[in-house]
Amino acid sequence: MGITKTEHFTDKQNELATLAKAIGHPARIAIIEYLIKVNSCICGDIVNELPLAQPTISQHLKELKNAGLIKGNFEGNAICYCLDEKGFEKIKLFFNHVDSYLENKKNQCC
Amino acid sequence: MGITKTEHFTDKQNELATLAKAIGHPARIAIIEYLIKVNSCICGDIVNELPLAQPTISQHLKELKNAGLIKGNFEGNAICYCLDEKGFEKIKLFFNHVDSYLENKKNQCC
DNA sequence: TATTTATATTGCAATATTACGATATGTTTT
DNA sequence: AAAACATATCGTAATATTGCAATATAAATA
Repeated sequence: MGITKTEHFTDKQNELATLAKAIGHPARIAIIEYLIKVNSCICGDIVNELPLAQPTISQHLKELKNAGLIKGNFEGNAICYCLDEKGFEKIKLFFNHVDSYLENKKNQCC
Repeated sequence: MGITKTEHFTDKQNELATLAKAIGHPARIAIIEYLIKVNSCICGDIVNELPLAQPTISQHLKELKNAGLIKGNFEGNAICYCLDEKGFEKIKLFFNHVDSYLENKKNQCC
């Protein structure tokens, strides 16, 4: 149905899914990588960098911001975007959990 | 258009997006967490654990498997599933990259 | 205040995802 | 071989996502 049964899962599971989903698009990966490279920039810079129209970039930025992966400050008439540690910190905890499991239990099954 | 312009992005960006997208659903987060808890199990166990129908679980397992996040071995007439380090290793590299950036550059902008 | 510059929003078309009933496939057991 | 068990696939309905043209909004500057 295209609709996810979020009510059947925990808040944490839903939050993690939202974060991962926000990262799950190549344009948004490219935006994150670009922000790491230039530290911070305005929306127009990303529009020039990526082969997507301005409204599309704006939409991707909105999703990254809603997920807590980037933040933006008004700077004159433009908005300066950069990474937001908060979102990445939350995902990091999940992957730390997975990694510590994988390091201890090596090829138990499969 | 619902269609992602993968051709405009690098293979690495597309692969990372595929991995993150596979994790980006609460049911698949729940499956990963359950596999960490029980180490390995068959599909039917997950069907009993989660409030989703068997075909839906089967579909989610397929996506996790295609992304390289889980693997399955035939064991009798059932299939034993467990986490696959390969997929997680690839995502880990990306997050390590992000984290080392975030640790060095604290609140440069925003 | 009119113009320019920068970004967001709206509306829409095309495609993707989610979910499940019904059914198919394959393996084990009787 | 038939029945039981385990999982995958098919078909379909409902909803979500992606992308962009057109347009709106908002700030800076002339």
